[in-house]
Amino acid sequence: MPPKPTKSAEPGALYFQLFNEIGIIAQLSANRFERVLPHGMTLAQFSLLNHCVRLGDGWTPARLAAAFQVTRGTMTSTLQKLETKGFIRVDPDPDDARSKRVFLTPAGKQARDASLKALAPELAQLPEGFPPELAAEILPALERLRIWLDTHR
Amino acid sequence: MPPKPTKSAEPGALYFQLFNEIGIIAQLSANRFERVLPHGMTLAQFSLLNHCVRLGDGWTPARLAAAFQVTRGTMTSTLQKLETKGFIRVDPDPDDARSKRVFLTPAGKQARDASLKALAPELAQLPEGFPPELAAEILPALERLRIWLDTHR
DNA sequence: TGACAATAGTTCGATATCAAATCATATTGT
DNA sequence: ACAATATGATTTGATATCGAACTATTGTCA
Repeated sequence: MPPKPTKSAEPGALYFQLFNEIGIIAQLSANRFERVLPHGMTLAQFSLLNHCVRLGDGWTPARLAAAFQVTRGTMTSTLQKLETKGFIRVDPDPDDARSKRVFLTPAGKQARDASLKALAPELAQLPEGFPPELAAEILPALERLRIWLDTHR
Repeated sequence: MPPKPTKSAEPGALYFQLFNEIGIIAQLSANRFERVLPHGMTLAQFSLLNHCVRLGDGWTPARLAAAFQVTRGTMTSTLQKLETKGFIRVDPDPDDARSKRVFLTPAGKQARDASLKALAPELAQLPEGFPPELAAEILPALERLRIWLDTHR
């Protein structure tokens, strides 16, 4: 008789479960963070400020959209919100008249620091339930999955 | 001199990275799936049908909202969409006049099966880039994180 | 060089989600 | 028994995101 196929009863059930957990965590965490972020910032807005502090600014909107995997339209909106709040400055790109460059303002740096302070209590109680070692352990796998989803679209 | 604290330079950077990856994966995967789902179903709608097939139906909206970690308002909306499409039936709860009970219709079961079929090609190419063993390996950690976030709100 | 394709950014309409308020029914405590 | 509180579902208003269409600029290649 043919060998019994392993777990073919529910094809993809494992992956469904994976994406389901990931989706729920994304929603819960975003919500949690946005409840305490100052200046009514969304997680996307803070993430952008944080990105510019950690990796330097001067990025184009298109690069930022790619980095965060959102549409360019969404990035336009996010940047406009941040510019209105005075946290970034958007200059024309000297080398490409189609493009722009995004720079942090001093107020933007301050807002990022204030966000970190506001998020600290949330993060502080996290290690009890979810130790950093565990986070570090699964992070490479998540990166791998993200990159694969990104490239194979 | 005091012992040098380990990696205190960027507090929470690890967790930020974790939630960032998770957020991006959630968005990419939801998008991907919704592009191929039949009947214009969202991932939330399919997930609900799938949940009822795998764990049985007769749940109350409140239980479903808790299971998927969305607000009851959101669940009301999702259920109305599915009911309009004829995929579920929502009956009054005989034991509690405030509550309701959600049941799959035959059309709902068919829609769920059709969804699985439509998603199969997507899932089929996934194991190349992200083997199921890896998914199984990180799933417990994700569950733990989700449960912690759920209980400590 | 000149047409065609690719890329950057924006705008528009649709929609899924959230928070908060509301109404109806259950449960609890005194 | 009844008032106070909790719970279930819905509605409303706000908003972040998506996809698609559009304009302007750059790149390509014949």
